[in-house]
Order: sequence, then C-alpha cells, then structure tokens
Amino acid sequence: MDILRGFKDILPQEIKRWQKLEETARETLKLFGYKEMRTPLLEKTSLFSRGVGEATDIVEKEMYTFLDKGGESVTLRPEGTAGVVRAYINNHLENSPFRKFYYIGPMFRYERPQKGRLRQFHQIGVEAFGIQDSALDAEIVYIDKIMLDKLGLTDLRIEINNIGCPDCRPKYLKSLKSYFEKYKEKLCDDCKKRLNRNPLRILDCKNKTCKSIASNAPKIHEFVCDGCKTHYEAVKKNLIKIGIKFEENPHLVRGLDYYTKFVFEIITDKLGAQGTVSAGGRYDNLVEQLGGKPTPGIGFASGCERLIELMNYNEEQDIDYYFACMEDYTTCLKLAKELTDKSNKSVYVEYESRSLKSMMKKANKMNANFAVIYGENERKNGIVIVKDMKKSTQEEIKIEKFLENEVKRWQ
RNA sequence: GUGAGUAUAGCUCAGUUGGCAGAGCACCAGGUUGUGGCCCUGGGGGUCGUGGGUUCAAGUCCCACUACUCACCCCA
Repeated sequence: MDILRGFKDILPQEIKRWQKLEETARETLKLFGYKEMRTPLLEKTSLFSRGVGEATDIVEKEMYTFLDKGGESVTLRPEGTAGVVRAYINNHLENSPFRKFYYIGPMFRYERPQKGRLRQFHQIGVEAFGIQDSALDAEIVYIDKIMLDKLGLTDLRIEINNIGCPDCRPKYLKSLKSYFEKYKEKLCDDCKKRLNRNPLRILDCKNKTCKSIASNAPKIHEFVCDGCKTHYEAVKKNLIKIGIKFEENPHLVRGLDYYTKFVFEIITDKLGAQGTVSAGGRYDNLVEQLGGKPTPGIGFASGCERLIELMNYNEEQDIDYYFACMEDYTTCLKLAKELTDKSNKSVYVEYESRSLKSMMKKANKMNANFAVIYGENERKNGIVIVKDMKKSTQEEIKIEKFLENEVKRWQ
C-alpha cells in the first residue's frame, strides 16, 4: 500500500521542527493580538470559485473537488483566506473587538509535486479585517518577517508591488495586452496563451526573448488610480520607518484574483524553483464579494514545508528514565508512573524481554539520562539500580526510597 | 498537463566488455554468563520497480508500463 502522490508522512524525527515552527508562529502572533481560528478543510466549491477566482489555475485545474453523498459539490481547501472570510461573515466577527486572525493547517492542491511543492501542504496564514490604513500593511509584513527571523532563517528578501484595484487594473491590462500584441509572433508559446488569459504573467516569463520584450512593457505605476498609488506609497514609507528592507518588483504578480493594491513576497534562493516562503497582500473587495459588508482585508500565508526545510535542526531524543526491566514489568510500570506523577520527567518502560546489554544499548540510543535496572537480583533484595548514563556511575537504591530520591534530584 | 533524469538490502549507493548480487550505515547476536558509547567477530535480511523481448546466460542490452525526483506551468 503506497501513500498518495504528493502526500507525505511527517515522522517523529522531523516533528520537533514542526512544533518549533508552530510555537514560534503562535508566540509571535499573540504578541500582536492575532487570534487563532480553525475553519473546515472541506467547503462548498463555490466559496473558492467565487473567492479565489474562476479563471485562476487553482480553481481551473488544481482543486480536489467531488460530489458528497447529498450531491453537493465540495472542495478540499486550496488556500486559507476564503474560509476565514466566510467564517468572518457567517459569525458576524465585524462586531468582535479582535478582527485579526491566524490559522495553521493543511491545504490541498492537485499539482505535480516537486521540490517545495506537495499536494497536501501546510500553511500558517494571517488575516486582518476592517482597516484601510497603510500602517496595517506594514504590520503584516513586519510580523511575517520577524517570525522568520525568530525561526533563524537568513538570506531572505522581501519583494513588494502595487497591483492596483478593479478600477485601475483593467486599464493596465488592456494597455499591456495591446503592447504585447505587437510582438505576438516573437513570444514563446506559453506567453501566446497568457496574452489572452493573463497578460500580467508575461512579465514573469523566464524566456529570454519574452524578458527583453517585457522590459519595455508599460509599467503599472503609470496606470494605477490615485487611491492605489497613495496607499502603496504610504506602505513603502511605513516599511522604511519601521526598518523593513524591501525591493520593488514591478513584475511581481499574485496568482489569486482577490489581491488589490499592495502585495509582497518573502523569497529565498535556497529552495530551488519554489523559493517563495511567504506571500500575501491586500484584498479589499473579497469580503463584499463573498456576501459580507464592504470590508477591507489583508493577510499573508507561509508555506510550512518550505520553512521547515530552511530551519537548521538538531533533533535530540529526550527520555529522562529508561526502565530496563528483566521481569515483573508491573513493578517497573508502577515506579515509572509514580515518577511521572511526582516529577514530570519522561520515562520509557521496556516490556520486551531482552538482554540487559541490549537494553543498555537502547537506553544509550534514546539518549536517556538515567537507566533504572530491575531484575531478579534487585527484586530479591528489594532495590533498584539507578545508572547515570552521562557520568557512567550507578547506585543501588531501596525500592521504597527510589521515588523520593529521584524527585529530590531535580529540585 | 509537458520535458528530463532515476529505480539494486531498512537507509545511502557500488556493480567493468552480459558470466554465482556487493559495500558502508542501521538492525540482531557474540567477544564481556547482568551494564551503553570505542573496538573486534559473526548473523539476518534482495521477486535487482513491473511486464515482455534478445541471448547458452540479463542487475547490465532492447521495448512497454509504473513510481519517484527535478524542472516547466503555477504557487506557500
């Protein structure tokens, strides 16, 4: 029985990094008053087609969509924002004093897996509602950046761009299209298709010819409306003020339709082709689009697997007491149980009949601090042997004294 | 969906012009009859991805399929 393509088991040897990642995210977000939210993995398909955008790749070809037993079309969430917005509207959270949220959990996209890309992957996502001011944009970038700093990630760059709003972007797209139309014959096959579907994407093409044509293409800054322009300029000033370094990338495009005005990505070049570690931006029309009152929003999402790959790790095993029992497992269990009760130390009780030597080997591999030896001799004499694995010393303790002794040791 | 590469022990990988399937690590046991790490000795483990073909003989050559990896596309 094989695991599905693009799905992955996360094993104990890797789990410490996951826990550290989640812990760091929760701590950081708590500092800024963000509250955790958990929304369903499964939603109505229409939430995503309306939220993410009918014409996006995600909706067109990457969703895990099926009919449930009631005949309703449902979809495993391909991203987190749509679900949070739905929950925000459904639960009337506009009346809550807290309108800043985060989530951590799996997302699903039916894509061909490669380095840094899986069909089930995890995101830490952050969403904030109801604030139009550009200071919030800066806060969002700051939180993202500081979280990555706390994880010990280096060599990251932040790229930002202004992608306009539904008022001004169409004008830009139109001009872009007519510009590329002139060079249509020279563009690569992919870009010929993009010309009608999404001319913004041509700006991002890696083909040399397309690149040089794109370098002279009209710039969005010449087309954005006053509102978008003012906002974007203000975000830049705010970022500078709070000491966030960034680069402007006029070719930065987001793949989801709901983004407006300010967008950003945090990128590494250590991950191969999928170097975007975090990305986000403003979505001032999404709440309304999904049936809520007009409410501005902004957020970002980080790819957990990508972050984890960048985290340097020293995963140590951590067992405090390895109980090497040769008989009477129940007595060992009782000792171990009492020890955890009174001391909070971790124990591992060996119930498998093995040689003492093999048990000591195992204790060593588990990096146990102490081995408690209990066999025939100990039982007869009413003692246990407590061996300090680090110092290689051991002593015999009366079994009634064991608990008291060990509790004292850690005080 | 497209392209390229890879597939041999639990893991990482050798395997020459086609000629008895190997190493390191891991695991188990012994050396030390009840004591880990270092060392020494031994052991268990393989439909050589699957199916066909060529050949006296295929891990090796040919074909098909499948899986994985990377890249495109796209994205966290």
